[in-house]
Amino acid sequence: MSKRLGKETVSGTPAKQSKHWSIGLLESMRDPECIVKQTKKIVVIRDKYPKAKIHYLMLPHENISSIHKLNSTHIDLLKEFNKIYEEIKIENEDHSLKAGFHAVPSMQRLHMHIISKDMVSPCLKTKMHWNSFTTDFFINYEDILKELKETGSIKKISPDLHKKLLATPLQCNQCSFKPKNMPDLKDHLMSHMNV
DNA sequence: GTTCTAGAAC
DNA sequence: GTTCTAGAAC
Repeated sequence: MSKRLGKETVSGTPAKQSKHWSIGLLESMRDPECIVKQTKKIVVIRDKYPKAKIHYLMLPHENISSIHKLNSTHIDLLKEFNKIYEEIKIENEDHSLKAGFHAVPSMQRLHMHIISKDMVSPCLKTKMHWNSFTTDFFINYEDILKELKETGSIKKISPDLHKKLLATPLQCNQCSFKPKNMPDLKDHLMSHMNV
C-alpha cells in the first residue's frame, strides 16, 4: 500500500484532469460569489489568490483570450476598463491602487489586475509573484492603451526577457530596501503599513 | 494559475 | 537540522 494516492484512482491508473486550471477565470466570472461589479461590457471579480489587501480582476464579457488578441477595435472597451477603474479608485480611497496587465498571462480571458501597492497578503509567496507585479512584467493600463492606439496590437515579449524579468533580484516597491529572501520581504512590507 | 517536495542554502 | 527556492505536475 502506497503512503499517498495522489491523483491516482483506486485501480492505480492515473486520473485524467477534466478541467484545465487555465480556464479558472471563465468559471469565476460566472460565480456571483466572486463578482464585485458588472456592466454590459465587463465584469470585476475578486482574485481567488489576492497578492495584496485589494486585488481585483477586470475582464470583458467578449471572448478575448489575452492582450495579444487586442486590436484597434477594442480601444472603446479599454476606455470602459478605465472608467470602471476610476470608480473602483473612488470606492477604495484609503488604498493606493494600480491597474495593469501581465506581459505573459497564464489564465485564459483578457484580465486587468487592479491591485493595492501594500502587497501584504498570505497568497504572496514566491519571487515570481513579486516580480510579476513590481517589474516591467506588469504593464500599466496606460501603456497598453498607448501601444494599441499607436501600433494596433500588443507585442509579445521574448522568452529571454520573460525569464529575466521574473528572475529580477528582490527590491521593495516602496523604498530602496533589497530583501534577502521572500520572508524578509514580507516582514519588511509590514513596516510600510503603519501610517 | 497553485501545489508539492527535493535538495540547495543557510 | 531547518528554511527556502525552484521545477514537475500527463
